[in-house]
Amino acid sequence: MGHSVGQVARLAGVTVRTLHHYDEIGLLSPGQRTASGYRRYTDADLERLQHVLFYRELGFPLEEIAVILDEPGSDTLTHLRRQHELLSRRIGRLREMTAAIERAMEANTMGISLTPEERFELFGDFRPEEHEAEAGELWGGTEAFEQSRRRMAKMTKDDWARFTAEAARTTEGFAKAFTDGLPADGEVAMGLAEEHRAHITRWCYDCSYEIHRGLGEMYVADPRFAANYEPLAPGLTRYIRDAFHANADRAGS
Amino acid sequence: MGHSVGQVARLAGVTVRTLHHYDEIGLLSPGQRTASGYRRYTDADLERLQHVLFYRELGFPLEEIAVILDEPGSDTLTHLRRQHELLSRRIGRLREMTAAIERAMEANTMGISLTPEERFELFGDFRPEEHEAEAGELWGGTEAFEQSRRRMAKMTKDDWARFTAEAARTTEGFAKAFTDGLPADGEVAMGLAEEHRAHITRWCYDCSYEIHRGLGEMYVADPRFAANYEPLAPGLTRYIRDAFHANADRAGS
DNA sequence: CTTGACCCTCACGTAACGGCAGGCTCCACT
DNA sequence: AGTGGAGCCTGCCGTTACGTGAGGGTCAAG
Repeated sequence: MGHSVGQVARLAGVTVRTLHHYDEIGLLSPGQRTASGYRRYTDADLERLQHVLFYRELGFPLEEIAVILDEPGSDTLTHLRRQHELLSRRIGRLREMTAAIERAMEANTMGISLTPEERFELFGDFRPEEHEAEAGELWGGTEAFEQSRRRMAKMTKDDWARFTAEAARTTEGFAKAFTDGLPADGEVAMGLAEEHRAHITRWCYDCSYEIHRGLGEMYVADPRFAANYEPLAPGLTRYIRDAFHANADRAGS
Repeated sequence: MGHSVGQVARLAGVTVRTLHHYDEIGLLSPGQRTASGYRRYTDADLERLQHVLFYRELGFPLEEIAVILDEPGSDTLTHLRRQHELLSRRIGRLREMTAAIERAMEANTMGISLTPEERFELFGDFRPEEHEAEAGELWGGTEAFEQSRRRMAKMTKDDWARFTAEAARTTEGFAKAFTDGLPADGEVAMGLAEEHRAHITRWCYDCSYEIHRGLGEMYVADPRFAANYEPLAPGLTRYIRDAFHANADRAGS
């Protein structure tokens, strides 16, 4: 019982040498050794290794990892929570970088050259910032986002009018279905959801079922959206969201 | 003309030694030297440095960076695009790690211990894209979300009318500021942003600056929102988002 | 004409391993 | 019982991307 270096290395996707190194510096010493001196890693060792690799991935120096893993009164859950926190912060950082890249691209295509300060805005300060779950950020900077921006930039006033008119019709359809007591996962509601998805795809960007789910969540999360629906019928917003989900489920996505 | 090592170092948030190093290995040699041997970095040097730091951040070894930056026929835009792509991939990876952490937390609180294989699933192989699976779930179940739902459920038709009227006034304010050519990070725009944030907080839920940023991104990301603003003035949506960000920056958040 | 901030070039130190040498151990097969 | 190959051990030197002075010029301000 217990795992050999080679097994652990394969499992964790690191080299044997790395495990030797962690043993040398006392970061992760196997719980046991065989009579002939072979390393034997216990399950507890594996858990520790998991945490080590996580913190390492996030750029912590090994010495510091040793400290935080050995600090008394810290259990598994503490670390998982901290790692979760660190991850979202890091994602935030990368998203800022994405935004910076987009600005740079824009400046580039417009032939403007950035000032030195603008150029490095994103690198200099890594703010010790509180993060908060950001809603629409999920797909900010994705392909769909770009597509949408490009297409919308080209739309005329007339286009907008037709676009909103079409949207209004779908909304009214939802309102009617809802007040009529039709289920959100029924034929009618799902049909309207699909219509809406097509609407977005036609006018804005390629709206996958997954993205469509996201939109549904956004509609209930943000009151500005709800303001379009709730006055028609209280609860309509959530009804629409549920319809989007049902429709996505039906499509097997 | 040209910048000294110290200036460049401060700008880019690296040490002088790092710049010396990049010079030594030929990754980034300053365009000129003064008579006394001082390094002088040109604007082109700065742009190169920008790319160097980006690729470095993403884990590329310096030697490789030198190769891809020197490869013939690659201009700025090529690199920006590639960086953008790399960033989104990296974000995807981190999101998978987040999901893994969440699974681990669940297992932990339920007293289940993971098998060795499960433990390292996320590290070893980076899977062919199958993420985004839980798109909307990010907001679902958060505090703000629940709060919003509870409050909105209690709103009467009159409440909605007042709510939308208030929102409309803010929107018109933005439209005017925008067409007047006022900057998004100016007093007026930021004031309107703050007004909007207060509006949300009063009617819906406790809207932190971070959440407010998120809303701004949502406005540009979703055409249904844009439909409210773009017809008033093309580009207004992004203007509003920028104002939200500026306002959040001002609040030090 | 001095002083403090800034710059230069060696040159050695460090972190986190990679890689190899030289030698034991294990077990499956003949 | 013997043997071959996979796996393990402990050194030990190499590498990357800098950190950290040492020892000494440079430059604008007072």
